Amino acid sequence: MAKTQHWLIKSEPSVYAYAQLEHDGSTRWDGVRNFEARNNLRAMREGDLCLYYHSNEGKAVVGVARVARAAYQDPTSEEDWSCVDVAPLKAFTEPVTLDAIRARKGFANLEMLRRNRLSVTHVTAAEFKTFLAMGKTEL
DNA sequence: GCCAACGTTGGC
DNA sequence: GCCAACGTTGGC
Repeated sequence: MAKTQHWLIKSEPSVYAYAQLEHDGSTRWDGVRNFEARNNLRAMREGDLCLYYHSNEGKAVVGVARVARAAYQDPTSEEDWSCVDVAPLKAFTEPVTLDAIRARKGFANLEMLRRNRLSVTHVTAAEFKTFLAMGKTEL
């Protein structure tokens, strides 16, 4: 059994909010058109955990999703892009705002801060644990 | 293979 | 709605 990896995925809540994911039960995470984000999608394995970040509005991590299906050809493109399926796992008791993330010591190397325009970033196990604590949430 | 132009993302 | 950052594209 491969070790679970952790990721952070971004979505504008006006486009697809976490509540929508909970409503739908699962969704295809498609439309990614950035090579680095694509590589991250391809590194995902079923069962990996994703922090779900609301960009633009909210600007906070609001929950955890689980990779329900590893990377496959993105059906919304004829070209070589990938998508995964994700399912909701647990909403955070308290959203973890961007301000709080920035203020947090130990998050200096957080990829989503360093590469703020990348929509799919890697999160270390330690960072993930910290996020859960900040969100007052246990899985 | 360089670099300017362009498009997209995301914070403010 | 604006603008900065930055990845991508295309001309040379």
